[in-house]
Amino acid sequence: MRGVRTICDVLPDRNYGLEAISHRFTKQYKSFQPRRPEDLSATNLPFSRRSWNIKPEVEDGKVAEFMAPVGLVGLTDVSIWASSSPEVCFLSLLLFLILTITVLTVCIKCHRKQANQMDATYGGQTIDKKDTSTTQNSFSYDDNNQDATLPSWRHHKNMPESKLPETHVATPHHAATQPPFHWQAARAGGSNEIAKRDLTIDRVNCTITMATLGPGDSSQCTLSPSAPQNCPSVDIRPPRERGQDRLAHTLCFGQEGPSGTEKNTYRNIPERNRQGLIFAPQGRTEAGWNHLSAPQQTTSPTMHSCPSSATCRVRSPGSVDMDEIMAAMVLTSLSCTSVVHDPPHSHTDPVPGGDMESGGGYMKSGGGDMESGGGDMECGGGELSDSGSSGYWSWDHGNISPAPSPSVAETDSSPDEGLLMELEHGEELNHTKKLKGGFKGVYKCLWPSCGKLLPSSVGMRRHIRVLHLGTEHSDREEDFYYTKIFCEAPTGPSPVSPVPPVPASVLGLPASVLWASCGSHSGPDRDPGLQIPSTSSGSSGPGSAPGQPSALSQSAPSSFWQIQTEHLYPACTPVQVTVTSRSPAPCHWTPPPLTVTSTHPKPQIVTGRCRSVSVGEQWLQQNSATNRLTTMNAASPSRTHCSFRKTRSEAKKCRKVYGLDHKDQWCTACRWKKACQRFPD
DNA sequence: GTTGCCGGGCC
DNA sequence: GGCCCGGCAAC
Ligand SMILES: [Zn+2]
Repeated sequence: MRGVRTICDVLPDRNYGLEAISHRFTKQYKSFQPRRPEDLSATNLPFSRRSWNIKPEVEDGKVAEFMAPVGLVGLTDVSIWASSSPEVCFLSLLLFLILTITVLTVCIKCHRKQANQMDATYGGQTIDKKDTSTTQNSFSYDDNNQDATLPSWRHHKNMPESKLPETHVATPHHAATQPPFHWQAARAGGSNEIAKRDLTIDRVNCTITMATLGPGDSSQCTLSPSAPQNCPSVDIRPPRERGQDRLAHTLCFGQEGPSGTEKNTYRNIPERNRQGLIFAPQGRTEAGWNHLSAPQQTTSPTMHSCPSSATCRVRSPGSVDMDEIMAAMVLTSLSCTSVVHDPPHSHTDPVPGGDMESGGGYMKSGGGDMESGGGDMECGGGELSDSGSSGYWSWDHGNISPAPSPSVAETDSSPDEGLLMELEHGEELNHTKKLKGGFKGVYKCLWPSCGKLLPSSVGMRRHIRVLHLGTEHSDREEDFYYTKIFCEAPTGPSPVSPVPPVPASVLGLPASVLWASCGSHSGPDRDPGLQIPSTSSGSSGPGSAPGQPSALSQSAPSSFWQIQTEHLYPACTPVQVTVTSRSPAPCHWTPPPLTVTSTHPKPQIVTGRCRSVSVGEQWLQQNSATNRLTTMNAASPSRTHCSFRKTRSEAKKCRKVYGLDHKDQWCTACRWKKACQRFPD
């Protein structure tokens, strides 16, 4: 009241009377002392989403409280203006506005400063400064109201994530859950309220906003007892008022029940949008949002540290739009991710609903759907074996792969499955066409010592991510670790095929088995893909029984494989693997650690395996590799000869180096007339 | 013819 | 497995 006289002296009309002003001030100021515990009780809180008409009263109180230090409290009582002449009213109003703006400017500066501090502290956690600037009045109002609304971030903080509060809408349903508030009702003055509402429309709006948002919202203006000193505006209140915030917090907890039970679904956004009160809670209580945000913040850190800045949470429409845009972007991103990873049917699902946990679970489950439906063809079926005796093929090379991916019987897969999942790339679309037109494509993992084959890029990506990259996030890195392999299945005399297909009778294999690999046979239980020998999978290597030739031995007759290195692992070079028919018995393919057989006249063997000590083993290894190459390049359909003689190396061998006279100095291989081990190619 | 080495056989 | 050799193809 110290400033009342001074201010009133400025007034042109002294009819106000200091007494009246003082009286009103005293009255209002006292009435706006909800600092007593009973005033802050759950039922006495000023904000009721149930009845907005009390907001101006509260606002009135707040303004009075706010203006009390400068003695303009009396001006805030519209009843004065009602009883005065219009000029007085106008001037009073003008003066009031000026003063209010002045004070608010100071306060805004304070808030901005605070916001900057918050940004610096929390890495730019959104304190929408635009809000503070666009609605200054509301700002002051909010600033003062944070005492009364003292809400609830603690309450939310303690809430389980699944019950994180959501933006509240002042719906009758929600209001019905709120206890009646008597505090404002006792002070409500009808016309006064109306005039006040008109006078401070922004504040009213803000009041509505806040009331709409309700204490259940984590973005509600909060007063953190931990750092009340951060905002000077708090100090405007009488010192005795301070320190009760904690009590207020405690008292506010009890009424927040409904907020926690409200579903946090993205579908609610439109509803809030109609209210024009949407805002993005700092804590991203939206299901999807919170799922996306790296740290799950149930409570915004800014709200912890600055109570006044928390009032800035009430977003202006612009910021609301931004939030909406952000939400849309986030969801779009999610949707795009789903396009890549989810089966098509997941696209038809609406935006994930439910609480945050369920939202996250949805996404994860979506991945699982992708996994199962996407045709991750890795089948626990163990080692592949063609040999004509077993028609069971597996995409899994039997490598480690403790992959938890659900095994799907490859017989259940149809080309369409892969088709649907590969809509991502147009080339894959073409691939699909090719697939129907006689092309079979599989995706080969280029990760060292893997070589897994999957019929779909999606499954392959996931395979690489999970098993190799060790991450669930698709950062496209996995694209570099797999390649697509086309298998052109000759439906007739193919010019590409180096040799005409061998009749099934020759190999003693059922035609279906023979042709299974390239899909020219379109049996219902036929595997759409073809097993390419793993470049390093040792499981299907030397240990294979003669009657159970390893990977390549299952090669279909005259199938031409082209490995497209669209995503080429650095260790690999574009290769063409020509698989021709061969006699099943004599040739056993031993998968090398890293062997790429090209059509180049000089096949290059890149081996990462250390040579064994034994010379014989050396030769055996080499021999096996050679046999492998021979097998892979076997050209003769007749079983008389399946060898492949590569071009002679330019390097001198032991024979030439030491001469026949020093045959004892030759390497064992040379002495045995085998490939030289001492001077390998 | 020489060289490299695959395939096969023998022990 | 060790050893040897016939035979083929590249040179
Ligand atoms: Zn040698």
